[in-house]
Amino acid sequence: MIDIKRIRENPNAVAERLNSRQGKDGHRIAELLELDERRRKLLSEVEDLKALRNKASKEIGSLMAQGKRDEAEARKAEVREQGDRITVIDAQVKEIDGLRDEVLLALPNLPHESVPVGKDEHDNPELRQWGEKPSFDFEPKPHTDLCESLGLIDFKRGAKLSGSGFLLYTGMGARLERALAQFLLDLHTGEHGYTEVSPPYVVQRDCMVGVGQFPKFVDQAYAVQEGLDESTRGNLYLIPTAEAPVANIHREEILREDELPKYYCAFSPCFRAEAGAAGVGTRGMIRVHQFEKVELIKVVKPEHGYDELEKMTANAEKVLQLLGLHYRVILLCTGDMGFASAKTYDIEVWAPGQNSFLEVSSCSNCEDYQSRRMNLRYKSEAGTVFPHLLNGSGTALARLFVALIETHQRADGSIRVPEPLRPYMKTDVIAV
RNA sequence: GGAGGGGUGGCAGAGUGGUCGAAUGCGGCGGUCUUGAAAACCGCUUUCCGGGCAACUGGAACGGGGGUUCGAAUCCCUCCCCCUCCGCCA
Repeated sequence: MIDIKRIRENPNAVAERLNSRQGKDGHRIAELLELDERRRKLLSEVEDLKALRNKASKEIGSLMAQGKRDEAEARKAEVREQGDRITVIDAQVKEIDGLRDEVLLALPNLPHESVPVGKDEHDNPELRQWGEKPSFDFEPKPHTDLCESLGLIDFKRGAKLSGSGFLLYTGMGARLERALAQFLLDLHTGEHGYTEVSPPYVVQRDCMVGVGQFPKFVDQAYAVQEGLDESTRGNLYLIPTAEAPVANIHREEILREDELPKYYCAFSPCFRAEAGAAGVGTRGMIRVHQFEKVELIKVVKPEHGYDELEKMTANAEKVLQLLGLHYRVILLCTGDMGFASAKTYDIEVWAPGQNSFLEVSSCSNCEDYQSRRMNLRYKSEAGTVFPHLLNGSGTALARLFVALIETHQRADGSIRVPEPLRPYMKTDVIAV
């Protein structure tokens, strides 16, 4: 969340920055300032009363010790009235705290100054491309055809089992998915210095709030419940990304400065309800309710946040380079950024069968927005500091799968397995 | 799921209604001593929120929440987590 002190000090600048985002939440700043002022006024009043009460209580204590019962009783009656007022004001402060936090948690992060102001995805500048669109001397097939003919995915039965948007990988398809996961984990742990973690696939509400998924995007999550006991529903949620558990690993902790930076890398399935997205580009495996992903997470000092973002993006790009896939890197404008992010690069891979680019990675620096939400800090000479939290896909597997088979398909309908994947696939070709 | 035990500062571990934010030990930081180091000795060593330019000052926090009381780490209720034993199970 945004630091309330920052809002206090620069309300207009914050409001303006908020208004550059799609939510246009700038108008809520005035509301926040008003709550903040009321809160502080009540606080100083109630704290003065508490100071008096603390003093009186000590006096009563010593009167009792001296055996002056009557005096003590008289004093008690006096203080009791004050106590009632304290109870009332405490309740008011608590209520205002609740209102304030509600607003604060509903506000997205402020875009970094290097992020261009824009309305939507059409305003995202393209930063670079790598490689070239592959050329074919035949009509490249879409992945749906390839999956069907090579028996990689059984779309029909996937839908039979779990409904539309769920995939049943079969044979070499299942192996390719597993090979990709292992290749990515080995790359990031072996070459890029990340520590592998294998997190729970369900998390508590607090974790979802911590990364900024909740409260705003509850409708995008799958809530689980124990059997038919509805009272347990919403205690746990299926993770929409490994970011939810992994970024929260150190929530509520104070780390030592020399523990930073921390690099984590996690493979996990991701579950997304995709409410409201039905029918929009849902064919095949491009938008599904469950997909696998290798996620990268960094906890770093604020002064390194943006260097680390560049490095993380390069780590994700490396994946596509090694697999020989053409891609481009895009900088998201203010109007297209994710809720918690201050700056985001999207990496889009070319999918010849779709004749379009597919987003396979989104690398973001959330600055201290998430660390504040989860109360993650580290101790430095200067005091306790909220670190920057970064997350990036390294990468999503379903779409990588699509780009891979569409790019490396051959005229005879087979797929060439790129060199780095061969040890995992134990073959250099996927054929009928 | 059943029975019992327990959650206190970085760690260990006292404290069962009144200067307890918390004894003591370990660890850590600074100092004395020493050519240097060790040992010994002395001091310091949590976090959050207000007020103040600041020195400083007020409040809050002993797993979470609620209650009793002038006053709660201490008493009561409730939830969570951990440990031991039994049952069940991958």
